[in-house]
This record gives sequence, structure tokens and C-alpha cells, in this order.
Amino acid sequence: MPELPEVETYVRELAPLLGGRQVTQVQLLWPGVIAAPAASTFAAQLVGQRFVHFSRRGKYMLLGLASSWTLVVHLRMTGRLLLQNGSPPSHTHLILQLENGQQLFYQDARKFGRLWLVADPAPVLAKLGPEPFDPLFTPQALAATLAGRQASIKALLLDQRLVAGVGNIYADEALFRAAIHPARAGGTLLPAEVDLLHSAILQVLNEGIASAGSSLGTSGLQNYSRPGGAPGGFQEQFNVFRRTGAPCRHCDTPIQRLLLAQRSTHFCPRCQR
DNA sequence: ATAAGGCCCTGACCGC
DNA sequence: TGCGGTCAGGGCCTTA
Repeated sequence: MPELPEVETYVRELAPLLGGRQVTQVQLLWPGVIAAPAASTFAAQLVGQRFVHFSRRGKYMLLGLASSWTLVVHLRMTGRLLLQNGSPPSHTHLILQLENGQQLFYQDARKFGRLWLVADPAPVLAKLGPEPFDPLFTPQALAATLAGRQASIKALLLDQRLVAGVGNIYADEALFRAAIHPARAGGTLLPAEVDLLHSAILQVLNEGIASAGSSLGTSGLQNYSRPGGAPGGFQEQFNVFRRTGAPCRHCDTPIQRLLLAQRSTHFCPRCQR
């Protein structure tokens, strides 16, 4: 599932490919994908716009246009952006024809993803917590948000109001690196553990970005790929995520799976107590 | 304010 | 081979 490293990879790889390109035609095949404005006006407002700026906030992709408007994209579970020629793949819901002959496809098998075309993206992003790489996101700030919380640390890491961009994959991997059991109540973490978790979050996100994200395609849906369709590589470095029953890379104990906050959670029962 | 559960979707997978 | 049931899961909404 696209989380911060996957969205960051999109931003970095789309910038040179899409920068300066102009939208000449919009085909909206499934209007439900448009969150704002009304689907009937979305296409008309996007035609003629030129992509000039590329950034990210949490798991939201921000495609800045020459008009100063922004096309905001959230891929949720299975959303993908593909910059290609030729016929659209199955589950394509939006096609942007570009002036250079290329096409930008928005594809999403489960239809969870959404796009916004807005003058100001701030309201869309209003509920997000700090960016993990923002200097304001310090161990002390993380400790303050965890203080008194009874919910599991896994559930809290998935809450985008605490820190933006961490999803199921990187939450599990960060908790393993920090040697913290995912079911621990957030408020019970000791200061030293919060420090470990803070640096583990930054570490796994950085490693994910360095590997161009995680693609899970061998079993289950191919739910993330880079703009040209190539997979990321971080799944090769998973310590726990979707490794249920496989030996822990540190101690050989079989990785276990449990359900927290309605999300599958993977951990080593020996390394994470 | 916090926590928990339901909902949206549909391909993959499992058991029969 | 075919079929029905179950699962996954981010963000939003409702409920307690």
C-alpha cells in the first residue's frame, strides 16, 4: 500500500516526466474517484492546466499547476499513477491526455483513492500531524503525543494526526527496529523507547525511499508501482511485514501475526516484548 | 477527548 | 471447474 516512501518516490519520479506537461483532454471513466470539485466540473477545470510543481504531505501527493491550483492525489490502498502511451489498463478511472502525446492514467482496483482539484490544498491536509522529517517532529514531540494514551502503539502510529505518512508496513517495521511490542499501550513507552521508536521511524522511511518503496505483487494485488510501472524494492528488506511464520532475521523465532486496530500486525515475539 | 467498530470496494484465496 | 464465503485495508464516520 502506498505510504510515505511510495508517495515520495512518485513525486521524485513524476517531476522530470510530468514537469511542464499540459493537460489537453480529460476522460473521467468513474466519477466517484473525484473528491472535489463536483465531477462534472473537474474535467473542464483541469483541461489546459500545466504541471509545474511536485511535492508531498503525508501520503497525499501534491501536483502543483501553473495556475497555482493543485491536483491532490491520495492513492489509499491500490491507487496507481501510470505515465504511459497506449490503451489504459483495467480499473483505470481517469485519463489525462498530455500535449506531448503521453497519457497519465489513474488506476485503482478497489476504488478507495481520491483526487481533489483545489485552489488551496490546506483544508484537505488540515488534520495531518507533523511530517516525520520535519525538525519539529522530535522524540520529545512524539513522547508528548503518546502521553496518557491507552491505545496500542501500533494503532497510534497509523493515526495520521500523530505523525503523517506512516502506514501498516512502516509501522510494523519501525516497531521491530525499536524492539517494541505492537500491542503496548502508547502511554506506557519509556522515554528511551520513544527515542528508539522515533529514530526507527525515520530509519525505515529513509530506507524505503532509498529502495523506491515497497511493492507487494507476488501474492495479492500489485498495489504499488512507480510511474513507469516498475516495482519498488523495499519489500526485499522487510523484517516482519507479511513474514508470518518465517524466521526472525535476528533470532530465528517465527514471526507472529495479530490484529490491532483492524489491521494485520507482524512482529517477533522474542525481539519485541 | 479517546477508543472502537463499520463502511467503502473488488481481486485473490480457500474449502467444498 | 465452479461457486460462495472471507479477507485486506486508509481514511472517514458513527457510536459509546
